[in-house]
Amino acid sequence: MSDKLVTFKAEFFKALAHPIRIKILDELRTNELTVSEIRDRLSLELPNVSQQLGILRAQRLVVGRKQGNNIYYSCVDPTVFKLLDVAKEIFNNHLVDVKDTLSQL
Amino acid sequence: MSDKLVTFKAEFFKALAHPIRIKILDELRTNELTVSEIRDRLSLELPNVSQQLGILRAQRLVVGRKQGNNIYYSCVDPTVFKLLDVAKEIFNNHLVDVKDTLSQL
DNA sequence: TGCCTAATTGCGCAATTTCGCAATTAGGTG
DNA sequence: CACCTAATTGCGAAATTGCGCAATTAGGCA
Repeated sequence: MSDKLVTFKAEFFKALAHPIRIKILDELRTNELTVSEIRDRLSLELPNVSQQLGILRAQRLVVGRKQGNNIYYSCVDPTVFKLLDVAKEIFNNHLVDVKDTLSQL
Repeated sequence: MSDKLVTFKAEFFKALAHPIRIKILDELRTNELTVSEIRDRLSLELPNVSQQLGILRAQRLVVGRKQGNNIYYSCVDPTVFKLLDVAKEIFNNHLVDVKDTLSQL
């Protein structure tokens, strides 16, 4: 595998590797939202949201659309949600494992 | 989304967010390998490989099977490769974007 | 022009990650 | 037992990340 691709994957997963950023992406599953709206929904400081969005933007996970005084953020490529859903799948598999283990005691 | 799930996803992606760990997983796509074999293939220090495997193990991305003097590592859940492949897909989409942009100059 | 709101950027410090080296552990073999 | 090999663990320094706060930018409106 090429070094460029490996680096990209690492940077890409790094962008996903933060609770706030995962929550932001989840908020953007259905709606496009302004930075302030995201702040309100997640109860965060505005600069924090902006910084996290900057990281997501750098990996092209989100894009901003300027309208009037606001910037509406949305998720460009819904493929990202596939990743989040697969992660959930794996999480559930772990839960099943634990359950099985417990039931064998 | 539950906090437990969000945390899990973040920790999970964090485990993937490193070039060495991505390379290790890629080596384990087809074979199970000992720590030393991975070290040789990737030209790394043994403790480094062991530490990275520890992180992958903590997220249940790999498991070790002891046999004689060696520990054979393998990938438990092939679902992980789905994630790596989707990331590659996204990488390729970006390349296409760049190509399109260039061709419009 | 000035003022207000939305968003970004810069700064600083705490917390975390990375990774090489040395020390240690665990099994196998003579 | 001693010795060797495979692997893990501990430590420490450099680098990176996280995030609050202050300062700044950009647009809209009177």
